[in-house]
Amino acid sequence: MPLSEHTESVQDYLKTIFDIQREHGRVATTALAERLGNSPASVTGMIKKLAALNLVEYEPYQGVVLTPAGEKIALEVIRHHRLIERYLAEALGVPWDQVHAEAEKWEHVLSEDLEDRIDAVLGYPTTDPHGAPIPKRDGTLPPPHTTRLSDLQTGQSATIAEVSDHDPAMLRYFAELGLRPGVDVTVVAVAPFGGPLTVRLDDVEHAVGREVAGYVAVCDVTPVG
Amino acid sequence: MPLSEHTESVQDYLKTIFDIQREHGRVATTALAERLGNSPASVTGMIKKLAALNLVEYEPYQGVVLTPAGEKIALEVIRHHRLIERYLAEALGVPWDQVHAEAEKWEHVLSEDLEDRIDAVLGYPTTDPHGAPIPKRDGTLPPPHTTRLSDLQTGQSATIAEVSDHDPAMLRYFAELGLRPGVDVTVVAVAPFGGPLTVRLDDVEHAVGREVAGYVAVCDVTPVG
DNA sequence: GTAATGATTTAGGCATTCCTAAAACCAGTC
DNA sequence: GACTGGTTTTAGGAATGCCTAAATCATTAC
Ligand SMILES: [Mn+2]
Ligand SMILES: [Mn+2]
Ligand SMILES: [Mn+2]
Ligand SMILES: [Mn+2]
Repeated sequence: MPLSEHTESVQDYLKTIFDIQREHGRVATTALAERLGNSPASVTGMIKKLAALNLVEYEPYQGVVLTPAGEKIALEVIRHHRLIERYLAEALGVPWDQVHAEAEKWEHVLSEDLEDRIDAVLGYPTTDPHGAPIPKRDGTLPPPHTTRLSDLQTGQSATIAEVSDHDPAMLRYFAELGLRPGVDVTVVAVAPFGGPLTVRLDDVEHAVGREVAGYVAVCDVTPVG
Repeated sequence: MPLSEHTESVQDYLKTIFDIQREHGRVATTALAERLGNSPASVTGMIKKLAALNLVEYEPYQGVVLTPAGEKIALEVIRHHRLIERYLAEALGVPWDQVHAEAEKWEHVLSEDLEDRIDAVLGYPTTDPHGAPIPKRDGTLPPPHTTRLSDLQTGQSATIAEVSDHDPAMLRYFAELGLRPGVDVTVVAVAPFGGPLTVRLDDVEHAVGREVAGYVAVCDVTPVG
């Protein structure tokens, strides 16, 4: 059964459940409600529907987990979303803080045929403009990055792997700093008491808050000096 | 008020009313129902809603006409639709018998910003792949072509202006014949009793049914020999 | 162990958009 | 001027997806 057999709402629920499940395992009603901007009561209603469709396993009061069928659809929606983001940025020059909103709508109406054409035109990309991996056609997805910029210690270097794409203002801030996937970063100093990090990007130093640094995933980290 | 203030349904109703109104003036409930694939009863219900929104003028039992506000929205939706068709064909190589279905869905979720980017990338095109004019940003739209291929007499030549885009199978047939907007056509013979026309396209002669020829609009017609 | 607290579900509604069946209307015919 | 066939509207209902308020559950604090 193709994506289009399910409503936009169902698609967004499954996608969001997948996201939360990656980070926190079993997905609680409230967490899902918060992420979707719906009331917990509404989420309970939809969850029951998803369970009836065998897209999630639901234990009342215990949250949900995706079934294989549900995960397959979630990955298809995420593939649409990230391919579209990449296409908008690359082919149409849409700024990276705007691609998310556009993809959020387009992802639900993209045909499989057009998905393939976009994939081919882009040369089969593996990540979206924010560094998030694009699921392959068969539903394969590499494991998420575990290290965040805020985890690094003074003197460590790393490569920016992925930045959170949900807050356009934060993305504009990252762009100003030159903080993009693929760019090398060095931690020059870490202020105590949860204070800011001083990082070097492109030979320029910037102070960034600890919380913001938690929204940046890194890879290829050098050992502690 | 931007497009997005109205539901997909409302957008499709207005677009369809505009189309029918161009051909037949005042739009009857049944005509609208048929075009949309809804029951007449449903159409009556929606019509009342559109009237309450001041998007159509509604006279019970007498059908509807778009108000200026309704026409403005219709033209915006049609602009989206045709720009998208053109973009899909030109930038992504989607065959011309498939662009309509894809555009039908995408048209409702296209932002004004992306609309502008697509317009610019294409070099501000004036027609879609089927020859239909693309409304300008300000809502300007040239008058429809009045002469159809089936109106021509033996010996007359003309240029293909526009073909109907609602039947993918017919579009594939046109493509086979080389019958595309911009191509010159000459009527070699017209069979009597509503029979077929023999036309020359690209120096090749084809017999086409009278009805099918009615789905082809032409311009630059030569005087009768 | 009980009591408070926060999370979750249930109950009852609302808006949207569609449907079928039945009633009402309109126009052209006799 | 009544009949009649087709058109249109009204009546009543279903599915989807959301809401608030109230009840219930589970857990943590004492
Ligand atoms: Mn979405
Ligand atoms: Mn992204
Ligand atoms: Mn549409
Ligand atoms: Mn077209």
